[in-house]
Amino acid sequence: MSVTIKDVAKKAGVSPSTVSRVLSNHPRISRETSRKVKIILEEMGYHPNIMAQSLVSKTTNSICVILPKSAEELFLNSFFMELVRGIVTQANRSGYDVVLSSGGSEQEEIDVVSRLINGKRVDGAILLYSRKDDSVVEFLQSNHHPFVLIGRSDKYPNLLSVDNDNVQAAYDATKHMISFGHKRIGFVSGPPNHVLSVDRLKGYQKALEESGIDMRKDWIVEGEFLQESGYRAMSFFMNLPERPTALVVVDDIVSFGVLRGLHELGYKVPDDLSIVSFNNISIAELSNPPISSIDIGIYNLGYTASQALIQSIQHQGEPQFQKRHIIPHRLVVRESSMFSMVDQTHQI
Amino acid sequence: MSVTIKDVAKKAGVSPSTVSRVLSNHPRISRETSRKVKIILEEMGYHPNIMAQSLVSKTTNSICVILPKSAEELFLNSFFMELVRGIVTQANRSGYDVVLSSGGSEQEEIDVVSRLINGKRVDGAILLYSRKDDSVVEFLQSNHHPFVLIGRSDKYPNLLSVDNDNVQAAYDATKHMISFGHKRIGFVSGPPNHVLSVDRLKGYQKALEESGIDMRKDWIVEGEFLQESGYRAMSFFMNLPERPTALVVVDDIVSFGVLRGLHELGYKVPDDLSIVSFNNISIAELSNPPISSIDIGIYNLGYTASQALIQSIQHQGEPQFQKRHIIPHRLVVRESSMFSMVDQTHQI
DNA sequence: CTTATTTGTGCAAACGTTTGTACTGGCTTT
DNA sequence: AAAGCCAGTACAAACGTTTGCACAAATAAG
Repeated sequence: MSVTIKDVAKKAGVSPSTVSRVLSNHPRISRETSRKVKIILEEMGYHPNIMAQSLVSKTTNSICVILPKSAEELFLNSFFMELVRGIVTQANRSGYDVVLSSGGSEQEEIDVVSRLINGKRVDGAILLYSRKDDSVVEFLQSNHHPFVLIGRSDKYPNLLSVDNDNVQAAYDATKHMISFGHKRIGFVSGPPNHVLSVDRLKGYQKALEESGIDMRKDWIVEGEFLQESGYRAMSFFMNLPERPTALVVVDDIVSFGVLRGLHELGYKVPDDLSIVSFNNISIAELSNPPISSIDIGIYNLGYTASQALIQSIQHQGEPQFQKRHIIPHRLVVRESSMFSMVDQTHQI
Repeated sequence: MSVTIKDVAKKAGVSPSTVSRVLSNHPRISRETSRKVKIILEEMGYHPNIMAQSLVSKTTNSICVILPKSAEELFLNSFFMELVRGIVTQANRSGYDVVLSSGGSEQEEIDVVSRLINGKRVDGAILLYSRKDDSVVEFLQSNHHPFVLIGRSDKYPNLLSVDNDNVQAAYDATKHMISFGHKRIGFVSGPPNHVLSVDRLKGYQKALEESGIDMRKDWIVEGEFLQESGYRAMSFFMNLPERPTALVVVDDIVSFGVLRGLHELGYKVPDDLSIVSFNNISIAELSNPPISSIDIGIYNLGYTASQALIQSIQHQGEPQFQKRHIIPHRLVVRESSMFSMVDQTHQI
């Protein structure tokens, strides 16, 4: 069917090995032969059979990413896509392909990773680490397979991983509010079993302390990474006898819920309540008003994860370089936390 | 390093071929041998080397998807993710892996597809077809490689493809408006070189005609699939001496722009202007107010595309089954097109 | 002018499978 | 009891590469 190295060799009147060496620019091939073979290569439209190459080289030049399927993560759609874009771009740039797989149950995830890695279809894996416990991590680790975590794990602190400094990020977000004169600042958190929620809460607390504002436990509410959680948090806060003037919200989607609720009740943002949240996914900009958000560099997370993984694949056994990569974040200020002229007069 | 079929054979005291046949449940293997070998297989933790299998079977059990990178498509983030989810889920269900690649330029796209397909790393490809001309299609077609289009192409009408009935969808959306009593209905379109824009415009016209409303050319504006386009369209319409009371908008993102503009100018939706759009991506629900939208079954598009492609791979040469697959759509009515009680009184 | 070295190429094994063919022994059939 | 058959297994070739080694010719060194 398709043209092999042997076909080329025959037509060029050389041996297959010579053709192979021409392809890899082996130094011991004469200028003349190289030129001749290359012409025929082109002429016949030769393409190396990647499978055959992999078989002998014992390396596949590809990595896999597991799509989390659990409902919980689904909302992260645009988040995940951005991540994948970063991963794929960097991987391709390094000559790697990316295999995407969808795990269902955790066991299924192990099966699929095991099939891909043990079956030598991929050289390593990238894991979205949100759960606190993860048997997939357990599996990969105990079999010494190269992999990288996007996120952080308290349980396995020494894994190769890429993450943000979420404590600092929340600190910055909170400081931002304080710098605008807010003293009554609430916090809408995510599920308490996510390292992410915990870290961001810490940063919030730190900023308050540092500014001599004492934290009020009743101004911290927990929820899911869902719009409804935001909605509920909003009504909780707005029904308090004493309300905060600003909210630090753990995720853009949750902010959406807050915003929607405020709108329904006729409150104005940022006049009645200022808001800042995290992730800066595309809807943060699109919302009404646009949400101030900490951009955590999602694309960059993916890009760096891929880079770290591939590096670790290519230098297996060697003393590891950097284990933990921290992606910088930055606050993107939009209307939801800005006082306009009009608002200022209102305040007075 | 890892355990091969030969290792198992040796330990079991049989030949490699026997082990292979045990694995494939060959009928001529005795119950006894099968049992014995299977135990050793398990014991040694055998995993077939997928590359080696591919080499001999000349089939890879994987397909590829090309990530469009052009800025134009970027906004579709959550759209694309949903598609990919459908593709991956179905593919995995059929025992196929999905390789994701990112094209940059069109030429780069061809290079990457060529490397993957000619290099026998994948058996076929799924293409997001938005452009009117596409050299990637040209390439795949002339080399008789299996592939499927998500979208429609006038230029190549006989390709395997998965699409919506966009004319009907727009017809339904427009009829929806008409059924609410609207007679002055504008249309915000996308780029005119997208089949999608054209089709939806057609459906809009058809619905108007059928209801005896004559279409006003000046109530049709073209734009990009971007928020700004919506914003501009909105100011155009609101500055007209005679304004429409409803808008059919080609895409949810564009609707977002419209909504934002209306909000800024102090107009109310749906009171001052009713809105319905297309795709029903997650933000349609999250927006303020939530947008009525035609759900085009994005996940289903991906799922079906994968299914069609794999079927065509597995039955190459045979008379093709269905060439064109149409995914059903449905209107999801939300606030942006509903008159509330309050609004009704306002109208009077 | 030998001998050592370099340069260029081919041979064959190896990677881990699958599969067509051939062989063996036991069983049926007449 | 000889012939035929079938179940069960092994052998070896093949898939398309890469690569260590051997070898020949050309060149350099002594």
